[in-house]
Amino acid sequence: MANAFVEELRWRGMLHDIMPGTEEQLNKEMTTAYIGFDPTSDSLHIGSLVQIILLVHFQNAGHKPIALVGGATGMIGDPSGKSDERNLLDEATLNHNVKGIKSVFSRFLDFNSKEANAPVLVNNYDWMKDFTFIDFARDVGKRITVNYMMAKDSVKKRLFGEEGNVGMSFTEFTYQLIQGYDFYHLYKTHNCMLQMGGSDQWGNITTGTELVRRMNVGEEAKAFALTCPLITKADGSKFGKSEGGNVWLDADKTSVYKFYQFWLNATDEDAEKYIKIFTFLDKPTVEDLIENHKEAPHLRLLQKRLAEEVTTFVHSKEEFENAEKASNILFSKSFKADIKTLNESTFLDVFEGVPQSEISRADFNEGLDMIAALSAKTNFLASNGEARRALKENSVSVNKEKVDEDYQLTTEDLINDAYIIINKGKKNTYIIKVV
RNA sequence: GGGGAGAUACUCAAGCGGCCAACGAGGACAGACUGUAAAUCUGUUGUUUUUAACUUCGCAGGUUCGAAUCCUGCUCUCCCCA
Repeated sequence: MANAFVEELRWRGMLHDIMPGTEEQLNKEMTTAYIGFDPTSDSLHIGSLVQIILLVHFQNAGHKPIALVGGATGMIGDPSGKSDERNLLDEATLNHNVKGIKSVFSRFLDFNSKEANAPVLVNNYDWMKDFTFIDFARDVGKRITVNYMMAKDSVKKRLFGEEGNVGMSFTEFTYQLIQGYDFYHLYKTHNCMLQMGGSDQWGNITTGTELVRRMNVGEEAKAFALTCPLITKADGSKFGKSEGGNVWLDADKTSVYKFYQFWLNATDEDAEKYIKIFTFLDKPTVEDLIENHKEAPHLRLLQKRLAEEVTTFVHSKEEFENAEKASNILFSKSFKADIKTLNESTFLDVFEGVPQSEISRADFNEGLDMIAALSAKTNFLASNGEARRALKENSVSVNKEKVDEDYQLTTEDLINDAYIIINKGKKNTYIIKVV
């Protein structure tokens, strides 16, 4: 089974670069590999989902994955892919973030497993915190030349980039050495021979393999590298954004409904790519789906399956079902009839992820105009001006019926005698609850 | 240490005394078309009690009837020379 890993990545389009000898090593024996995650926030968004899935594939192929949280590297700032110097986070924030990220991981990897290839979770702060600068300079800095470090794209871009010389602090320059040392440390303590990551990490990873080799003078040290492509969208815009915000793996930050909608809205071209990367469906199933989708694109089978698989993987079967049900109702042509089939508790379950706001019955009975309903009383939109604009643009509906600025909400509009569904455009839904 | 350039709305980027809530581009949002797709076309994109007023162009003062535009000080960034 072990040999399946690289082959699996290959057909899924998840293989960008691989160091010679890596595949042979993986075929030979159970191997340990790690991926690092930056604690720049207290949760992870779907950009990191690729790396998580990479670890899961790795484990499924019989190998041992290590998830590394960068408590130390997070204090430095990775220059890769950044055109500006990063702002440093303070220690309290970092600790908080590390905790949040750890809890996300444990949803996907079972760190308590007793299997031989059970996943491991480490924090590089644990071994970096007592490393003095002098020791680091002697033991690590001596092994790698500045010339070598300067040759990395991430560094070159900052020093001689097209946008002029933006400059780079010594701190960020050091980053690749610290990450390289992580690799060496895991090699020593966990016999970890492979580092994986996004293709923007290739430079950092190879500094690591180089360092592992040079730190082990006189013995044959084996260190390998493997990267997957950065996820892009067909139109070139940035992957993983929705309504201006990131799509998070945490229901508190991105509701399951929105998460589900994000995948459902993928373009045909993107959906074909994503279903290979973000789901664990096997090759025949995926090919079948793509085939069927091409025959009847309007049914959106591909997007539906993609959204189902990813939502179930990241959240749960139940939460997926609720999100799907909410979507079906909100986008249904027979909205009025469908909505009535729900009793109150189902209603609340199904629409849990939809932004809601409460309003007192007294206020409601006095009459509620649309400006108040959209902004003044509910804050769905940022300002009254925005509400007025939306109404002028003919983009607001109450219970799926378009309304204009003069519309007044009455008890006629209440669903289950308590709820009103307001839409701005097709895809932004809000629920007002009258209490 | 010396010399130079610069800081404008989400981003890039004009404007250099009144016609500036600020050209333009991108992004974002919406409308039409559709398949909750793409492409295309159109509109919107500081706040408010919207034919008007108010707050905004790094920060703080000043000149002027009037400043994003002029002056002074401060903070920050980049470049070049030592």
